[in-house]
Amino acid sequence: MNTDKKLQIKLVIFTVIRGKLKIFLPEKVLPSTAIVKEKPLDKIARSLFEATVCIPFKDYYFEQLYTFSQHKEVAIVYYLLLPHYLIPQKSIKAWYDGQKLSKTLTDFSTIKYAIQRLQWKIEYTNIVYSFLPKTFVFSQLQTVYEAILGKGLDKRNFRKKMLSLNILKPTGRMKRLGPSRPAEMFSFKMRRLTYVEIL
Amino acid sequence: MNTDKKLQIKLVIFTVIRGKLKIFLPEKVLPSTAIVKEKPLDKIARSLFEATVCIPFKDYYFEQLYTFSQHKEVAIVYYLLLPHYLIPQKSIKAWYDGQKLSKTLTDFSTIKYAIQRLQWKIEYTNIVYSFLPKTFVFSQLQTVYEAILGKGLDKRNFRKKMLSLNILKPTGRMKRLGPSRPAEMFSFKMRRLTYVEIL
DNA sequence: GCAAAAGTGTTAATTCTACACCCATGG
DNA sequence: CCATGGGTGTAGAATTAACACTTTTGC
Repeated sequence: MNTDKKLQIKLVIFTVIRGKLKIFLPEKVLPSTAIVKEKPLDKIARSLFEATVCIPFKDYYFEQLYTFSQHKEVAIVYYLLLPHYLIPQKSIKAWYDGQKLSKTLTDFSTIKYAIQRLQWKIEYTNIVYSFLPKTFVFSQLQTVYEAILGKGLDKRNFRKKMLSLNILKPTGRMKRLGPSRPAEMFSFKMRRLTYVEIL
Repeated sequence: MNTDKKLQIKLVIFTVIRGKLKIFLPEKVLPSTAIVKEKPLDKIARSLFEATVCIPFKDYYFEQLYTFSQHKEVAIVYYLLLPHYLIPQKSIKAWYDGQKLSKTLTDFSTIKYAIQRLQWKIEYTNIVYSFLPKTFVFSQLQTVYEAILGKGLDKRNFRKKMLSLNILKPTGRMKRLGPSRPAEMFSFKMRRLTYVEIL
């Protein structure tokens, strides 16, 4: 007889759309799948991502959140960051506002914890690269931070802080978003997890 | 046929003995046990603690570290903090210096990560209460911090910082450790996880 | 010339760091 | 009176927070 618990993988998938942090909840629950022997957990998580979001996995940031155990089940939860422009239009209704989640959702506390971890992590790493295209302007970057933190930030202090972290590089190219002055485009020096340097 | 992976719990048990951070490695590996259905993971972890350290579990700080997966196994690792004065004398040889671990240990990288998590956590919580008796003097508290961080701290700055965090309360009682001036005894306001207040 | 977003500097408050001497006690 | 660890303050540096106006562009 099998004395093991039922093992599953769940995913909290984040994106930022029009200044709002969004979470992927098809059928109002986090995507999940059973764990199969012989396959590494992160491979299973990637397959689950591709199967539910319907796009190939690339270099989005991706890490284990926590392992929850209830009754006879164990759920190993990962969270993943996705840039909004890759989301298939037909799934757009499955993305829920992270700041307005109903407390009655099955995965409410898991999602809340994932948001908190994300809020911590953007303070001392470059992971927001996963929400942004290769090049972007400061207002786009700031919008991502504000969406995740759920509050507005001072434009001047934000720019100074970001530049001092030494994780961005200017591209020299300019971009216009609206009917206004063009903005300088930046990119991340690294598009993989980098911890902010402490002097 | 069973398609699940083999599930186990592991424990990284910390203590501080004579100014050194120590890890419990009987047989040079982390204590571990198979997971049994119907029992919550934290209960299993407590039983494993009691069975290997041979003392009852109390209010020591205890949290999940990470879930590692290799081959056909999944190990859910917890870490736990224990005050040195509860350690049975006969197990004393099983406690290894955290700053001098052999890189060839089976669980080396797991332990390294646990130390890092512990180092982070003492900066913004009161968890070191788990290493200390109910009342203690400042030099004891500082010794614990220094052991965990692996470096010396300035006595004056340390005291100022700790008092400003508002997690300690003076007891009014004094204590002598050596042939010197008595020291004031303090205790933690809370002996459970408390996050440091941000103003 | 107007609307819209980009870009920029200073000041005050706070926090952090480095650092050295006197105090209370027991023997 | 000596050895031992307890206890204390200050000044400079660095970091953070608050705050408003000018620039560039398209229309």
